[in-house]
Amino acid sequence: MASRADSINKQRLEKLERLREAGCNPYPHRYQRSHTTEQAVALIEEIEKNPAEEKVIEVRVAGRIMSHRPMGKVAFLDLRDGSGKIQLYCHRNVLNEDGLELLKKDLDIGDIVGASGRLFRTRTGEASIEVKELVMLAKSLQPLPEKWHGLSDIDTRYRQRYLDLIANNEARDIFLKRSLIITAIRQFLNQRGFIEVETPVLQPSAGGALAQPFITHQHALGRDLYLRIALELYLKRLIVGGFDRVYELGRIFRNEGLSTKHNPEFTMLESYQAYADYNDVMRMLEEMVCRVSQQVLGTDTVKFGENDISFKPPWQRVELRQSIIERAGIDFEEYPDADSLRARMLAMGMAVDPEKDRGRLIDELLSNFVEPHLVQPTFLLHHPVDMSPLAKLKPGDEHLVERFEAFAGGMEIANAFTELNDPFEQRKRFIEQQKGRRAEGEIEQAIDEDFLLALEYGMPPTGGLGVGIDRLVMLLTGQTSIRQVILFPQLKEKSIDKKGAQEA
RNA sequence: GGGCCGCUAGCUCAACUGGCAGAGCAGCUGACUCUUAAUCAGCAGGUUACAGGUUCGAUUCCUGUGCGGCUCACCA
Repeated sequence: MASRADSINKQRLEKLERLREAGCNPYPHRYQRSHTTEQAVALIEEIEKNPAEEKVIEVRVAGRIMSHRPMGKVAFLDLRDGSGKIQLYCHRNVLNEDGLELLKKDLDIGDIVGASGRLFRTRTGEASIEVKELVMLAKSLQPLPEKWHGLSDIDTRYRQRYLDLIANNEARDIFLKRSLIITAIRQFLNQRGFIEVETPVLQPSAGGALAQPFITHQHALGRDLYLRIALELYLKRLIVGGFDRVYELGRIFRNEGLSTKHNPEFTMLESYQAYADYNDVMRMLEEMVCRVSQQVLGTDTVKFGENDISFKPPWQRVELRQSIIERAGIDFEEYPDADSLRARMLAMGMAVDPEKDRGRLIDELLSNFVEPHLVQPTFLLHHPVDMSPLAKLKPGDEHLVERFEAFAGGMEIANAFTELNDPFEQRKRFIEQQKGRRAEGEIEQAIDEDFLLALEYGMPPTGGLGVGIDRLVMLLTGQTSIRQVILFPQLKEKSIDKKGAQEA
């Protein structure tokens, strides 16, 4: 407790006290504004277009003081709200007494204030308000980051994201775009007759993907539950239920490593479309990403690192097998089991985990040799069935499935397949998968019998899709770390906090 | 979890080979009637992440810890 108050600048506390003593509430309940700063600036432009009309227009705006330039009898303040900013021109002869008092003694950069007065433009052309009344709406007790360089300490930017948003316009822009991207995706899918649904986050068994889940406990029923690692199995139940086109945009949780491309919780889009297959889904995805990019950025070409990436369809389509042959020099068809493939990889000098099954070995080849080269949007097609327990076999091929993964900027951004809807085949695949997990010493997941029961009622032929939204946002905003597109990325607890907790 | 790098005032950064810890912004006092990174004069602000060690002397060298970044491992 004491440490918290100690961190507040003494002078700011004095100002707070002085305001209270003068009968001014430093945290009043409300302030009625007439315009946002953006609207106010637009209004000035309008007045200028119609010089014949009324010239004196008064507005009430509110926001955070971002800079303060006192000049004798005059002072200039920059006021920012969520829409933009406007300059406040405070003249001793115009501003009322309370406002003058506040401006002179107790106003700090960072304070939230309300201001009212006449709109005008200064000699230098800056859109401004000649302030008559200036009131404190929320006293700021902590100094803002440096006005010119902003906040660059990455740790602080993540831990105190609000400061990042105040100080760095680029950060603000990323999250505005993130919001627009998600809105655009919803629009795209809604227009195509998809309905948005919500399925359980807490699940009795974490299915639909192969990843370590987070475990939690439900006291009321005395059972362990898992945070979902995918949306898949519940969405397919809805296809069984007769919703022919469904999607969910939701948070999923994977208890795995962190990296610039992985956060333990991240946002996934999954969609399922009855009477469609992976080819239909492929066309939909490339069109969706291109459309979203155009809608949000006004272009279908983005700069990512050193490269310009074009989302214009059609994206390149490459056989997964062929891509690994080209990049790694290995044809996995020649190695029908994990042991022989592992031996081949060891012979190449790769450090190979002896626990990995064939599917995971192939995935390792893919991510090490192929993925980094997939800068332009590319579909890799037809994965081995070993690594695709929920996908339908490719007709005429016992080993491959109708599946694609989409890559761009050297990252996997989507995964899709023609969904397996044969309940017997699905049960067989689950059992295989369980064996693999047991061999790798992972948390064993019960087979989702309820899902298999649903399939037994009959699921129509269906094309399913999963898109990593955070990675898509990375691509569209040119960010190379996933933490830069997640508002509050997961971080370790600061040792200072631990100390503080112990003292308290 | 491994490797490499970083941590100095509220913020952005300096400090040579180990020798008095410094600047800009923010803050405070004052000047200034159209500034916009306002300007000018002055003041204050530090457990150099933390704990040890070497040394006459450590921000600097060594060891450990914490946190972060990058990277490898892990990750359908």
